[in-house]
Amino acid sequence: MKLSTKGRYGLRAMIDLTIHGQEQLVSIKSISERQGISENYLERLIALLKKAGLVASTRGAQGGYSLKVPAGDISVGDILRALEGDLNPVDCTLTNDELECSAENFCVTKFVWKKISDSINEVVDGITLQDMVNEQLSIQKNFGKVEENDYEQSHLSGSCSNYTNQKTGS
Amino acid sequence: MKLSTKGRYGLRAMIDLTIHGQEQLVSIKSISERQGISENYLERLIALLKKAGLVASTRGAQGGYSLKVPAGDISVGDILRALEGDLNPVDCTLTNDELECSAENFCVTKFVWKKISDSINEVVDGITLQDMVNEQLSIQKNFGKVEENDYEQSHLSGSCSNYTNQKTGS
DNA sequence: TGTAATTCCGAGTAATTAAGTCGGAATAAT
DNA sequence: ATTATTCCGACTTAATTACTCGGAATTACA
Repeated sequence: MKLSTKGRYGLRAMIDLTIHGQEQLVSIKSISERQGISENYLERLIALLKKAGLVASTRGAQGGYSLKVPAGDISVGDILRALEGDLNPVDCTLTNDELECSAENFCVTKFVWKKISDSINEVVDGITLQDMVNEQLSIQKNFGKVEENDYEQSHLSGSCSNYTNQKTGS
Repeated sequence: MKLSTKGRYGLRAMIDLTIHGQEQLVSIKSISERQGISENYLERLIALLKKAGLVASTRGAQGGYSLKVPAGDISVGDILRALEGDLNPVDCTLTNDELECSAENFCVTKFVWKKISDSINEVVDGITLQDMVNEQLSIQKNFGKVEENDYEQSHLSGSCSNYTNQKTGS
């Protein structure tokens, strides 16, 4: 019951792309450097995001990526589903897994899986990429903007907990 | 972002154990036969449930398992967590993953992961094993009780959809 | 026109996790 | 004793995840 690196990296990449793509195209290389994700792998993730219609690309020198849709119109759910596939805890289409649907426990667990996926989707569809970016920028402001490409200096270990309970509405 | 077979099989096993364990101990063999899960594998799952204090065991001939706690006091969350570990979509303890917590996107995705796990836990902790059993029994009643150990006859393919939207409260 | 910077794409590999098996010891009822 | 059962550790196999690699296509810019 874990999200893979696709979802985690990909969401970060999208936030990065939004922040740095206001005026220019953003190259995979630059995201890779800022986020510490391998170029090759990132390339694959962005391909998925492109296929889902969330980002646009321009090839060639000075090329790169941009959002295809305003950040306010992209939900975290759109991003995660593009990368991870559906967010259902079980693949249960009500027609496939014959045995699990036997009379002895006829479908009864499916109600649970359905409720779980509904609640997950509700959460992730209630947060837009723009929300994430706003939150990000406000955090950066509170701590003072730091040099890019400098993880060591900028990492404030443990301070996350200051924020954990602060923001409950997006 | 999928539950493993542990969670799926294990929840079914617990429902089975509750239904068939009212008066006698229930052996792995009998659950295995009713549920179509390999004995060996089931054994491992039940070991996890036992370790979590949800079931009790008696060894030897005529031995077997029983609930250690009333079904109304066991939540689906208790069962799933015993089998799957925590239900958080990412392992993020706010202190481990240094790079993902870099200043460039300081913790901001963590809010999302937290919301997701909160909502999952809320769902699964809001349903008790007894709820599942009641639902199960009422479905069986609607269709007429079927012979045990008889998947072929009893399987009503596709009929799940009749119920999907019916039950919204547990 | 050539060169460098980029996306694009298919194939491949390595590492990890999930899923399940096996053999036999311990225990208890009959 | 015998049989039915849980218990336990080691093992195997299958599937998925997490990448890597090589090179083709495209475009800006000198």
